[in-house]
Amino acid sequence: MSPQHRRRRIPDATVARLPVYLQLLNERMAAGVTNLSSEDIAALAAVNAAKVRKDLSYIGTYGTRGVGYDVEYLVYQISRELGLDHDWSVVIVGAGNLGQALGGYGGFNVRGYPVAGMFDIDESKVDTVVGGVRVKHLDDLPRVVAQQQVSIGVVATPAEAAQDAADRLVRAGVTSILNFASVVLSVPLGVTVRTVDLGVELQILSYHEQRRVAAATGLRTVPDEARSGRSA
Amino acid sequence: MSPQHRRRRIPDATVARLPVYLQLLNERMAAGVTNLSSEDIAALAAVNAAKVRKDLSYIGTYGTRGVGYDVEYLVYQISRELGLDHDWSVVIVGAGNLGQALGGYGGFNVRGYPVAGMFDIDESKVDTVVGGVRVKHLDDLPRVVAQQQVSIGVVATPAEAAQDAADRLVRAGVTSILNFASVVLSVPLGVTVRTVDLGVELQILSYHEQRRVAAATGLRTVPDEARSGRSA
DNA sequence: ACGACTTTGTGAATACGCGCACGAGCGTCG
DNA sequence: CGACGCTCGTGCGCGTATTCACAAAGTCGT
Repeated sequence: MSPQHRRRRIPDATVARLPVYLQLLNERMAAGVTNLSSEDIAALAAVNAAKVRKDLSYIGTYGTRGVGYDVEYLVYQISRELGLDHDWSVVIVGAGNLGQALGGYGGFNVRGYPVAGMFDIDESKVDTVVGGVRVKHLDDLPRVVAQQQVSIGVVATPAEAAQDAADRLVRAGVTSILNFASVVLSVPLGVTVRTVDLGVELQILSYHEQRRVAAATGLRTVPDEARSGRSA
Repeated sequence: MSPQHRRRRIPDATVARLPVYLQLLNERMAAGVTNLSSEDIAALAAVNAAKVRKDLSYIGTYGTRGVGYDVEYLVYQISRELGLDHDWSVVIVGAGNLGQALGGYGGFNVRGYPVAGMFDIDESKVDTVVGGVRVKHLDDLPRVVAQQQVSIGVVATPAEAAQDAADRLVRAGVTSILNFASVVLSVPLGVTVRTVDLGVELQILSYHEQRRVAAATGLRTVPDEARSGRSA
């Protein structure tokens, strides 16, 4: 394989960008492109070219000076680094609105994350079929996780039920959780949680909007810290 | 004229955490709690207490030494800072799987982001009703955005249509975009974009899983612990 | 009224991430 | 086959974010 490039720790910021590069490299590859420079990639990803090179350097030296990066090889290497050389089964807890949307989305299978099971605690939802998967009772979670070697769980429950869902996932042996509920999950060390919260995203956006409005209306005085109250 | 300094600039990292604090403060307030120390908040948000204090200090000095923070007052101040003292209408572009889930979610209205309209370019979707909102044709977007003073748009289209959707939103006057498509949107300066990509999240998780496997397999690896949270 | 105790707010130290600038290697062309 | 041009890989300085540590400022009991 490669010249014993010792596996150093890849910075979080880089790990977060690699999937973006991968996405766009796949897209260009599908379009027939075989080679891209860091400048090209940078433009497509809307980041700095030096950052692209540094990011890629963390996973090894796969570029050719004077030429650029071989798209196919790069896709292969990034995929390997992200652990995409095989599928990762996921379980979805919560078959409500969001759970159904996720299950029906289909994107899971395509991207290499087959849905090994959907679970809900509500008997009326059990045995309904969502996106080709039959919803099982939450009590069946441990069995499925163990049998199908699931290591990633998705929490798609209401906020009140999310911590319990997470606890069950962890007890069942799941070590990565993608949380869509508006709560901070408490998990033991060694378990990775990523939370995606619609409310948080919207509030970050409205913060910026609010600033724009403030900037447009209140430019009269010097930027001192006199706290002018914005009336509603 | 130098850019925005209406007030002291709040660091991005802090802005991303304020909604989390707000969420949990609201939750505690509902439970009847009237006062919380930075330690308490830190525990609930799974962050460092000093960070909580510093974050809160950016929006002003609202704590009482020896006591802590008055929950209600803090909720009020954070809300104000995030621009939540009034509603922000949003439009959703794309009435497919995801768009329907978002529209039907109902969380928008509750949280102060009423859906001013849902749009799709597919005639067969137009005039269907999702979550109480009738889907309109994408060509009606400019009218609705102008009339209802919408400044936030949600892109819930397939990846191929996302850039066009974003372009239309920007042309219509939207200045903040929440993008659920797996593409890097190109927008003019002054427009804020936040992308939420299921695939990216899953790949970040599988990276960590892959590392755990590598570590367990006996490869020499630095034992660094998992983290949580997001950013962009 | 005062001293013991609690908790904030913030300077200082540290860690982290970003981007420039440039040397190093590769391909090409004369 | 040597010089030249292109693009990678990375050392370095800078700004941002995180954490520590402590004085300031408040409460509470006596």
